[in-house]
Amino acid sequence: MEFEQLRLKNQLCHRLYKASNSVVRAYREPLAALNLTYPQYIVMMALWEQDEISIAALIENTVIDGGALTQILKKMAEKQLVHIVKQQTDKRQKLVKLTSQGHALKAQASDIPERVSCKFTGISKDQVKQLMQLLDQIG
Amino acid sequence: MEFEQLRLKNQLCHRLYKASNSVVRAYREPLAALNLTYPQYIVMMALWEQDEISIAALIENTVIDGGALTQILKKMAEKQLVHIVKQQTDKRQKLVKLTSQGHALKAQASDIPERVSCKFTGISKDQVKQLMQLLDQIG
DNA sequence: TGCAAATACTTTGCATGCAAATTAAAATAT
DNA sequence: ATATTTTAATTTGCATGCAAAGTATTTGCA
Repeated sequence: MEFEQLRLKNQLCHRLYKASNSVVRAYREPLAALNLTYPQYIVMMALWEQDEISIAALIENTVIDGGALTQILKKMAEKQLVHIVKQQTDKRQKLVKLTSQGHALKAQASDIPERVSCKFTGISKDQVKQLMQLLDQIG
Repeated sequence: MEFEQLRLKNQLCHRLYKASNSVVRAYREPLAALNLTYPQYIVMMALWEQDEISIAALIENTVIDGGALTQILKKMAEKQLVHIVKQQTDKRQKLVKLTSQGHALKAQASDIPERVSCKFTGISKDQVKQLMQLLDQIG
């Protein structure tokens, strides 16, 4: 029984697991300075792009699990980064809106992508572009 | 203020986040049939390749967090997949050994890689190979 | 030899990821 | 018009990922 297909070094999934954890870890320090966790940062990026959107839209854009997002937004609201308000036209929906503090954080976060990418010297800009295209195919 | 670098579509991290979660999700169903979670499966693959290794070695090979691994191994021991025994030569160390059931599971898992890869039709074998090389550069 | 420093793990606390059950409100069908 | 179904979120339970603190052991060094 060889089962070459079960060797760790042949698993795409394990590489993704490692790379994803590694990159999130790289964000931890710069994000901690802004009192943000990684998923919270993802939500902030989504809101900086498009503010006052429904939770469903946020789920769509961030691909964060709905149940998890509820908790994440609760904490973000406690930190005064966002307001959550009931939609009047459809009371099932809620709108997520950045507070002024939430907006202001954008400028402070602006150098984070560069600071993080500096930690990954083993890969060129072109290769990152290539990598992103391939990852999009997995979606 | 544009901050093009903060747009979600320009983030490698978000693609990794999405791809990694997506792939792990794809394993959920086939692994549930074996009563394994994804990290437990990673540990099993590591042990199928090299049995009777220390926890430190397992951490090295799987890149799973030590604290998490302790819990994972505890559950795997409860399921009779592994035995954890103290090393006599160095009592700080513990050896992880597959049980016969743990060994037997390998054959049942042998078709999982193929079944999972079938779910990802948007990417070719060559592209997967390319992707794995690029991911290794992030490590 | 004796003790500080390094190792190998475990434990704890917090923040998700995810499936499944639940709740509230709106859309549909009969 | 009312019951059924669908939709939008929340809640719950389980399993990590990770930092930080804690526990044994073993090493290394004065």
